[in-house]
Amino acid sequence: MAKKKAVDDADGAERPALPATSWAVLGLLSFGEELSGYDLKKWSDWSLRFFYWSPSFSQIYSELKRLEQAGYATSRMVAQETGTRDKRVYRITGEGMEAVRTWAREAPVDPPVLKHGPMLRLWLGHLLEIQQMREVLARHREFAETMRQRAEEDMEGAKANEAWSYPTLTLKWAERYYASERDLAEAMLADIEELERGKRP
Amino acid sequence: MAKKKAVDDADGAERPALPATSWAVLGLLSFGEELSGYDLKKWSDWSLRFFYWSPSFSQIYSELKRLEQAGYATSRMVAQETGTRDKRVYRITGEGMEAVRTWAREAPVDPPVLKHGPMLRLWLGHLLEIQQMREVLARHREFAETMRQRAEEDMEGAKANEAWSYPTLTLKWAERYYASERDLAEAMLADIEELERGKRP
DNA sequence: CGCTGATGTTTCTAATAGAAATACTTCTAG
DNA sequence: CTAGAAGTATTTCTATTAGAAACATCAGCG
Repeated sequence: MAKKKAVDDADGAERPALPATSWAVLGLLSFGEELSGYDLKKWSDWSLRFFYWSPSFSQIYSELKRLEQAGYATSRMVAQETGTRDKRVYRITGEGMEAVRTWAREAPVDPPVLKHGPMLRLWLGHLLEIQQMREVLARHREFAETMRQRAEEDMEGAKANEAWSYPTLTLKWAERYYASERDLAEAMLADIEELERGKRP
Repeated sequence: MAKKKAVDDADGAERPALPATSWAVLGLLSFGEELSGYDLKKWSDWSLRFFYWSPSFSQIYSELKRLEQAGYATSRMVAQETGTRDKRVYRITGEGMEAVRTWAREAPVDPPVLKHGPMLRLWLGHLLEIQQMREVLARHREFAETMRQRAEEDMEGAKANEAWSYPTLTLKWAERYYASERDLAEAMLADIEELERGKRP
């Protein structure tokens, strides 16, 4: 007998246990639109990118298949008007809606995952010249400011639509988050300069 | 003929291209101590955890093998005093030292990777009750404050040692980072309360 | 007419995460 | 005094995730 991992939710329904990425994809569908894998990639690059992953196509397409298998989404082929390639579009089902809702409400609050390459480099400061540390921090600062601006711009675009009020809030959060990243880089730069002054008085 | 991916560094030496995790492990060894896989796991949980990954044992052990293969580390078996199990300890080689140094100095500054589960949940606010949003944010706030405190404590411990001055700086950064995360959660909570007031005036 | 770029999907490989198995020892509470 | 929990130490297995590349079609542009 093939064992399928499953969890029993508070509402008693047994549902397959899915990884975070599946929920993210299903979450994108939960706004109600009928979307292709390609659309989903674009949407996630657009909004989720600021605080959650940039999924690869391969993952999106395989998640979609899994979601359809699980009965959380249905798909149909769409022949495009102007002769462009046919595509398969997905729509969330009632069951899928119920499943994401349950997940969003009841999943444990896991800590965010952070992999901060620039900090890893600076942590190895004993291998660097001060000039290289400045360089790493300057580039990171620049990156943070760029992301901050984009979050701000995207927020302006999202504000208009009533349905996007929560995404708008998270964009606001992102705008502040990247502002903070920028300032933290600045502060660390100052710390490094001070440390350096202390070494050669 | 087996093709091996390799990169030519600025100094002309051809070195195997390694993933970030390898560099992190080699970075841990670059402080000069002779360490076992188990030790490395503990050290990384201790210091790297605040801004970079918590590696799994399986990864650490396989990275160590790869590093030894590449000539960046050597190992020897150590019989333990009090009858506890023998262990294999690793030490960085001159070549390894040169390789991490080059990596730390010359690798491109990649953007940090963030997967913020709590934000993903709130982004799906249309599926939640306000009470559940408060809950998610409160837990996240708590997590951030705990991490902030730990970073602060660890920094106190690291400050004493001259060799740890750069790790100390990154712990200081981490302390500020988690303070900011905590405050950002607070701010978003306020935003949500305001949004809610606006919905039912 | 060939080039670039956008849409759209699939395939492959490598990297990463995480649990669990194995093995031995020391500490601790009943 | 002893069973069980917790610490040290490593390996194996599986699933998830990342990323490049291949494949395919068409629109617009010079």
